[in-house]
Amino acid sequence: MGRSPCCEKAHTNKGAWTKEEDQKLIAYIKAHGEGCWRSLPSAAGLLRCGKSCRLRWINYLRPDVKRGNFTEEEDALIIKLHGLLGNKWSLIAGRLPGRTDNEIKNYWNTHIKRKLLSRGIDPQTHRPTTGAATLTAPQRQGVFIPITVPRDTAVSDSADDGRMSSDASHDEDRDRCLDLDLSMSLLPHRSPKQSPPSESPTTSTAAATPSTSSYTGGICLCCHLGFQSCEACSGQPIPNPCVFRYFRPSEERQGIDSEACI
DNA sequence: AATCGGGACAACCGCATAGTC
DNA sequence: GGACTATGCGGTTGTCCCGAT
Repeated sequence: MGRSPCCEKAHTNKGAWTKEEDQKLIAYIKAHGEGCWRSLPSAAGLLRCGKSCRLRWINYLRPDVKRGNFTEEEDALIIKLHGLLGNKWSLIAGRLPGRTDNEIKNYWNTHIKRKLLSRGIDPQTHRPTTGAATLTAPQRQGVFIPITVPRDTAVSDSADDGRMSSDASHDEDRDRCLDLDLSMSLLPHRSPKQSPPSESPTTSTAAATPSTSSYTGGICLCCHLGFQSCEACSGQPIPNPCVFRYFRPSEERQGIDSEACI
């Protein structure tokens, strides 16, 4: 099991990053780009492990990281995506340009959890804690999102990795979703030809460009959620409106050409 | 003014997985 | 095919800040 050797190195700093360390990291990545985190610390003159550098860059130093409060739209999107994906923070972050998984995770744990609880919604199951009869108007309008996953196409494949599928509570989640009628697929949303030049690591990550071979149409999840300028479909309605498409950005990076239904 | 408690957030840790040899 | 390495992800912890007492 791959415990990074770099993390076992003695003489590595821990704790908060100093301005000097930040500057070194920024300067190095500006000059050499991202990648090879293992060798980066020594090359950049940092007494940190590669993991630590990567985290610092991704969560804090990257120029396209959006700082500041979450908007109501972001709030709603996070809640909806969490209802669909569970604690898949990186996937959720992929739909919120400029936001990092760590940031969203923290925001969820500190703000949204409480917000949902105060509305009588269980943040893990997205179900009313005291039964459906107590559903409030906001819940009916979208905070509480029922999801249907057909048994044969359920979350399992891509969106649900081994860890999740081995989780008993998740099986329960899946079961509770079966009375709903929302099928979503992890599909390419833009053919490679249409893919815009990537202006930044984050945006290029968010705009996945996997193969389109199996793409048959549907509605982009972002559009369904109310985003007008979705990269996935450029706001264009997609034929076959009974299907909602969710595009997982990480597929591009990993070269996965799969279509998975959520 | 001091201190206590809770919230917010940055960072770390352990594990999973993909890639390489 | 197996061992090893690098990277990514999610959970957890540590620390700082701010408001209440």
